[in-house]
Amino acid sequence: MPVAKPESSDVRIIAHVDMDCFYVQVEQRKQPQLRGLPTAVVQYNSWKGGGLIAVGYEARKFGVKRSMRGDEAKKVCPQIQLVQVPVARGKADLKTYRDAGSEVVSVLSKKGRCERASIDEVYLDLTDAAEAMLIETPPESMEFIDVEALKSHVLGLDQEGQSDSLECVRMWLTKCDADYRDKLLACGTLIVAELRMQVLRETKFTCSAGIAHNKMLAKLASAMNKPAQQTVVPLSCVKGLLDLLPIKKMKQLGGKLGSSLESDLGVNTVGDLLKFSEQKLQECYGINTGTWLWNIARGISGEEVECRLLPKSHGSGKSFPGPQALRTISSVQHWLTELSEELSERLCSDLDKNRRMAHTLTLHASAYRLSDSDSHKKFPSKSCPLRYGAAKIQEDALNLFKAALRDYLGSYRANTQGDSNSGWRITSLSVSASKIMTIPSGTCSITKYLHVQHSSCTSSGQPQDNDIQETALHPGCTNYSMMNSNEAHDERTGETKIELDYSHLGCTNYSVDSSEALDKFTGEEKEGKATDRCNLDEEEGGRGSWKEEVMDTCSSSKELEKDGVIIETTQLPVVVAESKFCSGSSKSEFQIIPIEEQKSKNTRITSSLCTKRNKSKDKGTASILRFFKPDHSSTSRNHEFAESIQDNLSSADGHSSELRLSDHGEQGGERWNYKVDEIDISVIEELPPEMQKEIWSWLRPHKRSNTANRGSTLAHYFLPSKSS
DNA sequence: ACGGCTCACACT
DNA sequence: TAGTGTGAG
Repeated sequence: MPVAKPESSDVRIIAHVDMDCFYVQVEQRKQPQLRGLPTAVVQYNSWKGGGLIAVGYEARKFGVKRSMRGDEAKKVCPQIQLVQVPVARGKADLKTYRDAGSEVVSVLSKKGRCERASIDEVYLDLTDAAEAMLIETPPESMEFIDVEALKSHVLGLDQEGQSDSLECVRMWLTKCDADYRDKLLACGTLIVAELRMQVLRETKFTCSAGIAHNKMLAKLASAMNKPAQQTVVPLSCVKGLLDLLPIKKMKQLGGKLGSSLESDLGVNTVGDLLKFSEQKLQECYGINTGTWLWNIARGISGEEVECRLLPKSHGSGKSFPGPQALRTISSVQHWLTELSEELSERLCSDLDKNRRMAHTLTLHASAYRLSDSDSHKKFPSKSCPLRYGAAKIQEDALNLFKAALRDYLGSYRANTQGDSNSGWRITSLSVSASKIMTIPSGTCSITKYLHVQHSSCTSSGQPQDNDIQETALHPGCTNYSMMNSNEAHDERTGETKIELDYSHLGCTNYSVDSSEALDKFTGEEKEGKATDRCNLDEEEGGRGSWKEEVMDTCSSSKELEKDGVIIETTQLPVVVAESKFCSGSSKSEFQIIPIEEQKSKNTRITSSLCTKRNKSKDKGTASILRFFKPDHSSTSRNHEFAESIQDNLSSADGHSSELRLSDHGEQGGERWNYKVDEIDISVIEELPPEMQKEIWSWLRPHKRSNTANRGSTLAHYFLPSKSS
């Protein structure tokens, strides 16, 4: 008889799945003749045989280790098969491994919440699945249990070395009077065994897994029996496991913190930590870390398995050791071009496949100086808004580099010309893209309200106008047009497809189903893929912080709140574009013009806007205003809010003639609303950096809550605005 | 002349 | 915030 679920049970079933020597498996799948042979993956073969980054289990028997050079590996294992990491653009290219990792994730994410922890590891929260199994088909009632589950290692079970180990495990899995938590764990064990077999069937990769009640223990367990095995941690043996575990084996304690525990507190095992009070640990390592240490000593880890299948950032980097160190701007430029191209390719792929865009570009480098005075000075990293397109990324990255170099050299004269320099050397370069957000549903975005007319920079010289007429997808959105978009109505299905053309970014197109978008708009939730739900979840909760940011930005924030209600719509400054998204020579000329007639009172000028405005006049400057229609549903509160924003936008200078463009049509003082969380970022992305910055200052990327158990230092993001 | 190349996250 | 540092694999 099934045991009733205890009330308010907070038992979770967590699995950590770890691919076995993943890169090697990927290469062995590609070249099956390598299977069974001692194999390792190396990158950059030229110097000492290249560096090993993955070693197969057959090779490990010979003492081959990661971090060996290829030549060393050959010494201890002459028959070793060394496979080189693919090289693209002069650098190691990990794409094949990333893609293989995604294959695995797509299998594992079908059951329960899934967090991609690295290229070859995931966490799964199988609580729901385990509970369901316990109710519907409890293990104790099973007549057949797969051998893969029976091969599990159950800590605390005296099975190792036993001839009837499988029977021991069967007994444990099917025990009728077991603790409820052990029963759930048994279900998790069966589920994970099945998942691992599924991974093997569908990807040909083996993996190992740990099944426990939290992430920390699951992670520990997955490493205990490799390869291609799984380990279970019943609650009853947690103490025994941790007591003698070397402190540095714990995740997060493998570095300086672990060393400090050893040397400063004499802690050698996790069990040793039990001797210290929480207060003592906090005194030594801070509130958060102290509490965290106190908890992990007891096997407590509240970390949630996040629903995240995709990485939060992309980066492309390369090191230039020793004599390879870069010594000229032009060589730096060359490598930044290579790195930017790879990054751009990955960003476009992310956009195509996942409808996500990154918003921050960061440049990292390391350097040293020949004139050693303070050569240990760190080369600063720099970031800026990210513009899509390899050429733009490269250009921005180079500018970031130059700025960083100036900082780095300080008063030192920075000779940036030619092949000479002031004695600096660059030993590594990397560009990375972060703040990646899912694009809000394609049809409900700022682009509906904008029409960006762009003339082609191709030989034809003909202006391209992808204007789209009147689709009236939802009330309040009577005029629909989208930048570089095409819409096709399928007469047979009645569906309307919106094609987003990102070709000017070097990306392939993708389309969105407008009916889906409409459903989202009207609040009807459809069953979507797990990833979609995740992304939607991520959008949630951002609203509060957005408000906060706007309030910080607005000078007259008082107007934001009335009757205790925060207004959630605002008004968009009109973006006027002169000409094209041509990736080549000239830059797009954009300007922002307040929608409403300029107000001269209470103006806070944004300089970049004013100066920009002077440049683009005359022919070709197409106001998008004529494509706007007023939103008659706007409330007076919206107007007030809008005014508060307008005040920040409006300039006091006398360019009223341009501003009158906003009077195009007969709207007069009409205003337009849009929902902040429906803005299509891609429009903003195309603006010049300073303008993007301006806009982002109103439309902050959503900040997410961090549920990690170390204490919520991020909590302040969710507190009321400091100004209030 | 090195472990290279990625990632995530806490802290300030 | 942007930037630094740590830790992981």
